[in-house]
Amino acid sequence: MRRDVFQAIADPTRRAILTLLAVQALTPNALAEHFEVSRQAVSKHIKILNECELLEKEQDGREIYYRFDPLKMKEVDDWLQPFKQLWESRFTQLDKLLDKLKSE
Amino acid sequence: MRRDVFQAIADPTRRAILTLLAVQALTPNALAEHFEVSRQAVSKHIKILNECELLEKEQDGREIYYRFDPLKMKEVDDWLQPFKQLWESRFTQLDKLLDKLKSE
DNA sequence: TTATATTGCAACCATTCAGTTGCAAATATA
DNA sequence: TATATTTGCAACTGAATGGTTGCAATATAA
Repeated sequence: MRRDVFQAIADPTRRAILTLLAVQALTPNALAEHFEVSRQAVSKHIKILNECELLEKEQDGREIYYRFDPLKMKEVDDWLQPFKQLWESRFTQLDKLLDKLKSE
Repeated sequence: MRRDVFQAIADPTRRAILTLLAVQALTPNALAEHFEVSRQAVSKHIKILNECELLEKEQDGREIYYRFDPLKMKEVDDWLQPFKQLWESRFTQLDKLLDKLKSE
């Protein structure tokens, strides 16, 4: 079973969960109220995100608050860096312009 | 069938393909030589990446050169931005320090 | 103590996914 | 023309995925 950050953020529901938990810590029940799917489905997403170390737990009695932990997410950004240079580079845009002119 | 950039980069082989094609354009055959899996498996990855508009095609006789197109990849970076603030923020680190002190 | 609320785990199901093999179409070469 | 190369499509397979329901464990409230 693959369990890395890239696989974690591939699912749109999990991305929404991360967005919510980045704003504020929530319990699984509170979190599930934001979605159409069942509490258990949300709970399974939490489990996956937790195994990827994208969440922090904080137990408070029988309630458990989960919050977003940004550290692992940085791996995605690190991987993205070399590609980022390509879309930010003016040379790339120039290359595209030249390609366009060449094909006309 | 979901077909977005996040799902595209979830697979490690596809990430490797993108890295190779960001350096230079390659034909499916040439690309497949870099991997253990079959040419058809690589070809299916190419198909998916192409449908996500992460690749550009350039036909040259019976050969087809694929290269990386950075535009769509920016969507990942855009989604990442708000989270990036969290791991870059000094305030977050300060918060963590305060939490740590509070729990000791 | 008894009842209720919160959470996680297990079993099951339908669908998707990544891989394979085989084949057809199109282009290049002998 | 006949043969070889490059590519993409279709069919199939086993594993992973996202969802469900039911239940057990723990903590709070009556």
